[in-house]
Amino acid sequence: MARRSARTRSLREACLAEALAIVEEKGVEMLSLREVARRLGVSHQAPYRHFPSRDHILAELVSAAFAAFAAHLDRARAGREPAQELEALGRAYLDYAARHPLQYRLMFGTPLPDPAQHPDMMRNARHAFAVLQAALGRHPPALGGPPGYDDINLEALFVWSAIHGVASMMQTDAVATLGLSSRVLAASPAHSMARMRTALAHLPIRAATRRRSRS
Amino acid sequence: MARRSARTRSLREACLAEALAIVEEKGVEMLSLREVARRLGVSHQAPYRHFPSRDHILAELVSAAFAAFAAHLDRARAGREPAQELEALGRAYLDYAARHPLQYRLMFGTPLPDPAQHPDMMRNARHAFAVLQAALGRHPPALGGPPGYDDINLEALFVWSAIHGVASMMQTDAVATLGLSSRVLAASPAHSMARMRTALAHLPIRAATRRRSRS
DNA sequence: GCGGTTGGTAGACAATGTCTACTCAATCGG
DNA sequence: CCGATTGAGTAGACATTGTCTACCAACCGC
Repeated sequence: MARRSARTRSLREACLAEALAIVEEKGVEMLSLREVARRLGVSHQAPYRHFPSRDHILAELVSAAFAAFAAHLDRARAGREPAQELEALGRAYLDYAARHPLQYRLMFGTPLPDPAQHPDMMRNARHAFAVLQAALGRHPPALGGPPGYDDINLEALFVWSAIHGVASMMQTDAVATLGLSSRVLAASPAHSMARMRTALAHLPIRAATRRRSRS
Repeated sequence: MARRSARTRSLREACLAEALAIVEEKGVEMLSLREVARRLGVSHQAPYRHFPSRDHILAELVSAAFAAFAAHLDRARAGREPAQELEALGRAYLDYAARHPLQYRLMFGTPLPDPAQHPDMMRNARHAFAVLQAALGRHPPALGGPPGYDDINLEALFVWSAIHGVASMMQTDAVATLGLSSRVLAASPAHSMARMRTALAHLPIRAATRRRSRS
């Protein structure tokens, strides 16, 4: 009954590939182990030989997605001069989100399997963040003195949040129904990036490293 | 068999209330019409008398969530002077998202029922956006000349995206696993808002209204 | 050769959304 | 006042899903 061709390489790989395909074409919530098995021409229980539960296969998909995402960012950044690094990262981020919307939603939009039970799932999320941290550390106006860890992290969170906001907003049903002109919608990402640029260009105070910032 | 008390007011209302309760305590994906029925002590088909499908009840929840959200923003804004309006809006936004995370995810995080088939669902989303648009229109540095619709919309999208990014990021599993100090995490929203403030304080060019901005 | 492991199958179970058939009461036209 | 209609709720069924358990058939080291 089982389609042999699919098992040339271990069924495990095939399951992951097929699951990813389903996620990319129909979204996470449509991912079903039975559908995976059906597509591979194996029994509905075959995938359970390789994954203890749906969450486990999901965790691997998330992990792979973060890996691909981080690699994409890394590629975009590599070789640039510090001045253009952040710009390139931002563009690459939005580009990735726009090109793989469902994969992006998989990483940032859905309740993920408990990270505590799937320790490797987030490894490459950390890597992606590290890329951003490093780029910010090299960003000319950002710092002068010591590494100032907290400052960089605050800045990194701001940049990441803002970019994520744009990427996420553009996929939301909400914006689509606001009746905005397509001109505005198309210009919005670039505009937001411009705003972030000016925000970073005018770094006013280094709040976090000052013990008592205002009192 | 049916618990009469629940039907004092029409079962319809009761279903919506119970469904909202489920969403708020377990998340959208855990919402099941059968569970609603069970909690209300009615047969599993009773809700279908009032809602043609799960999507229809979901659409009403989304609508109600947007209404509450918009009202919250409106309340926060009311009576402020233009200079503090945006600030108050931002704070209120983040406050709402932090206090009703699952409801926030309901509005912005999940694949919603097709808006085309549930026309009223997004009405209050538009209202919330309108509040922001209006506040930006009154924001001192933002404009000088004519209404400049596109400019305001671009700015509104930027502000909304950035704030949404912060709200959404703070709920993501991703940030939790970055190993950031709780000090940074706690300071992040305020920091991001500060950055947005400087971004808006230094409005450089009005890109959208210039016919050909760069070529 | 033989016992265990490895990878796969088949059947069952409960939960869910949804369809259809039914019951029962209220209401309303005549 | 009576019978038909309709509104509201019940009950049973079906397909789909995740997951459990039992089974089977190679294969591999001893």
